[in-house]
Amino acid sequence: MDAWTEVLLDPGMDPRLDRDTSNCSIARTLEIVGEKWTILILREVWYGSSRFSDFERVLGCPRNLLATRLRMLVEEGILATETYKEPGSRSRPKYVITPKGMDLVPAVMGLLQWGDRYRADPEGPAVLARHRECGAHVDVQIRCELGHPVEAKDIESVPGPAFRMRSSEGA
Amino acid sequence: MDAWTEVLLDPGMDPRLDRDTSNCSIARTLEIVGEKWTILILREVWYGSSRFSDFERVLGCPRNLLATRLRMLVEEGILATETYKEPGSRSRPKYVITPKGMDLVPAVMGLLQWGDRYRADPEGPAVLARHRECGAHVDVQIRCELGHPVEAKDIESVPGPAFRMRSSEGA
DNA sequence: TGGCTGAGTATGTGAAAATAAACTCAATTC
DNA sequence: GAATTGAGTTTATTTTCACATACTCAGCCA
Repeated sequence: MDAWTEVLLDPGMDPRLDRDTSNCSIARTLEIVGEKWTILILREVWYGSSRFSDFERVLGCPRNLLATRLRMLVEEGILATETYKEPGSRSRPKYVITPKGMDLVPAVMGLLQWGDRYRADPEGPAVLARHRECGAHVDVQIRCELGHPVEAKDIESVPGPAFRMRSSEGA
Repeated sequence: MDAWTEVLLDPGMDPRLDRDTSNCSIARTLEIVGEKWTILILREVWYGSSRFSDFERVLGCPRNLLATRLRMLVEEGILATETYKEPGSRSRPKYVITPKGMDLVPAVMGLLQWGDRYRADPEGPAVLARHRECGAHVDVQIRCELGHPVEAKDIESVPGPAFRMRSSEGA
């Protein structure tokens, strides 16, 4: 039986289409990182940049947007501010990634990997990711709890504890 | 030695900041899937929807935007059109995911997983992903070629074959 | 022949986001 | 005390987005 069918209370209604999508985790993540520049800022943090002027220079993004995005990422706990002091200058803020920000790496690596496969220059990718310890190439994979590789087509999406139907009496 | 330093030809220049980011695979992927609604449409395809009216109903997205996004996804080879025929009605188009579209699943699951961890309702996620064969929960992981799990902090990003500096004579 | 349905297209308007460029501000050096 | 620098803020313009509604179009059915 199709997994969605398990929650089908009204036989005339398709639970896929009448479910409440307001608590979708994908949509909620996109609310935070789905705006223009946000993921590219994280890319640069991930590659080692931390200063306002660094982001501006490498991204070529408008200053006010950059300021807005950085403030939001700090508010969300994805980045944190610290200070740095260049000799002969006053202390200034810099941005570092938090563990919560690090947890976005699989999603960003997924985008990177797809782009490497389908949109790279003929000579290959601009940047390679490798394991710091052994130097081997790293990629993102889908696995089940038992550790076995899972192909995308073998994933089954089933209603979770917060599954709700839309505007009906629900579960 | 820091990997970026390996390509540092001009000692006064930081290769991270003066590199050409126009061939970044992350940015190129976002050019395609970074617009509003696009990833949510893919989510619905992934969950089993295929018809124009299904997307419209469950997403609540304006028809003209939906039509534009679907056309673009088909042009990019992420979706393909087929036809279906309801008894007593004429043939109509439907949208199915291609292998190229399936390869976006790791990226989307990365977003899902982050949202499940940091933005879920108190009772948990709305949707769970499990391995069709064994029923075990699936998630995305970063691994090196040797199959070992890799933590985000242990990933090193190094210049790849298409690495270029910006407006300088480059490698 | 006329109505119904699903899948769009066309149009117009208001809101939001992106961009560009000028301006501020505080410490630090000259 | 004037100039400099990094890190922003402010303001104005342009572009895109969102939303609602109306319209089209092709076949099926009565």
